[in-house]
Amino acid sequence: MNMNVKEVFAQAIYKQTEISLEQIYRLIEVPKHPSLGDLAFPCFLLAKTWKKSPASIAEQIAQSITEDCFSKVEANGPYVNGFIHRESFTISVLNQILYERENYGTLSDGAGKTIVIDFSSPNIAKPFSMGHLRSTVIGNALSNIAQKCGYNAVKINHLGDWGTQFGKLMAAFKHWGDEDKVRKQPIAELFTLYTKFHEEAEIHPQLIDEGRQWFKKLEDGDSEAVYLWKWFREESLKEFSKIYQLLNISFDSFAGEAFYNDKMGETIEKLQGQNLLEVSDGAEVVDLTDVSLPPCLIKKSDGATLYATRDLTAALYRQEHYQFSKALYVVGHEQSVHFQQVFAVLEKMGYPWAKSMIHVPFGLYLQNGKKMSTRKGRVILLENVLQETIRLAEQNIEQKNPTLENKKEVAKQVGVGAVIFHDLKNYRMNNIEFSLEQMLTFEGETGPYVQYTFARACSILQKGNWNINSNFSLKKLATNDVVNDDSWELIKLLFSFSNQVQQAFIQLDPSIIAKYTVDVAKCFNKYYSKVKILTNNNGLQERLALVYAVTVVLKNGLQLIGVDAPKSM
RNA sequence: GUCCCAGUAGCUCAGCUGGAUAGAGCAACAGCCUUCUAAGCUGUGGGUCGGGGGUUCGAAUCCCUCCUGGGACGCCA
Repeated sequence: MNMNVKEVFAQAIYKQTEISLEQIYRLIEVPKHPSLGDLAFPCFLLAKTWKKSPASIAEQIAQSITEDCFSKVEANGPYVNGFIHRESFTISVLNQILYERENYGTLSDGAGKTIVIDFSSPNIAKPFSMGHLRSTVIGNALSNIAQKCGYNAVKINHLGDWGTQFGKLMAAFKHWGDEDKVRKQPIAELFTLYTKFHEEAEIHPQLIDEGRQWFKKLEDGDSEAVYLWKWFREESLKEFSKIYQLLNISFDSFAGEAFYNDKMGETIEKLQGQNLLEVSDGAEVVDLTDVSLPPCLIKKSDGATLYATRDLTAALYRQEHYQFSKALYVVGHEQSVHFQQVFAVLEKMGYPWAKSMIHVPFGLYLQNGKKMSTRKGRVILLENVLQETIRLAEQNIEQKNPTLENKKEVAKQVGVGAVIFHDLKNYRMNNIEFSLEQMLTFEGETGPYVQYTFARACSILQKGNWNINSNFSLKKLATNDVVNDDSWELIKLLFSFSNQVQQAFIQLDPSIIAKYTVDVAKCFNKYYSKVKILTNNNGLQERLALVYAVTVVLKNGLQLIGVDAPKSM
């Protein structure tokens, strides 16, 4: 059967009316209550031209729709309600999932196109905080989603390994640093120095100048400065890679800010060549008043470069190397102006691809309603949070499933999954008030809930001797257990997976997928509580096929948002 | 002061390209394990969708305005 029943519905209505197919398509909705059918078309719009009541129009249209993928089409007040033929649709959906498995939901929208995604990008010598978690998990999820949409996704970790902060750190190290301490606990010690610097600088403002001088030395290739920089960077990377391993996130490139050092001259020359640079208070800037933005600082009055200079250079480099059709920057909302400036400068330089640069902003983690600040040492370390959630997962396993084989691995998957899911489940622009208590919740709309549902389903498949590798396909359904109201909602949900993927990509919002997995889990748990899957031999294979389809979709969905799906827990 | 984001149940949020009685989860209370993993399921209570205007047959959803909270506004990133 034609699985695009919405298309069939729209076509049927199109034959009856003068309005365009696209408009009909837009008007078609899903009724609020399942009892009202699966698809609905409101007739208000036609009332004017037809000079009839919406209700009588609905009546007329309903009668004319006789396509056999609908078991019933009826008018309900001003709406035409379509009821999809459940059995044939169910068989089609299940067979497709059984056949496509891990490829189910894959799209080809992005075939042949490259998308570069700039995310995570922690600052060297600073601890990996909860703040970085957001960029990291959102960026990773978007990469997965883009890939599912057929794009070639290039994951770039634009490390914060250059900038005045290093000057500050060097100044601090020269004043109060202890080499042995740094070797023992690199990030913790460097961070202490960094925090001390800012405290001292409030009393002795000349420290700020000192920091700037050290950074200038670094840019000029001073050997001591370069030595310190290399050392700080190396130690930091070691610790970051532990976190990325735990989160199971990898990158295609670690070309950070320092990577563009020797390439910035060219950028500045280009800007000069196009007469875009002007001097303002000793600094060189690109004026952006014509697009209502503050000027973009390219060069400081001491000649050193800035954030924007590096981002411009990186953009040029990436376009040249990857020929991206889209470039995403998964960076906090507070940097919106910066990206508007960078994109505006690229536009002024005449690059047509400037329009395919997209800043993907997100809300911040707040602490007591305020932004966390690394400068003031007010941070929560991701590592500590993960330790807590993993420990709780361990406790849960000990209590609920003490005979589980690979306890440690599962605890890790659940603990980490809880943190990732908690971060991704809400609309990304929302601020998140940090609450360890909430991260440690494993019930309700949480990662562990979805994982648990998956594990439960897997357990049934195992007990039912479901053979994943068989080429089983459904022809017809023998019992009503796979076409009752609960399973029907489940089938429709499973069917909508690729739509959800597409939406998540269009809106660049992984929360769409996270919410979707919860919906599937909820729906399955409801079915599970009502229908005994294994106890009756009649229709067993059909019910197992449905359960298997659920595991496929849950696994694919979780994979997109970067959450593991343990088979038992 | 200017600009950006948000404001929906006690709490955390969904719904927002306009449509049928505004939905979940948590917390509270009440049920459900001799039967497929109770990290589950079922039920009860709980809402002037921040306020006020406007557009429309119809507004939580679009427009205007005000209020509240968060963030950003030149040599940090």
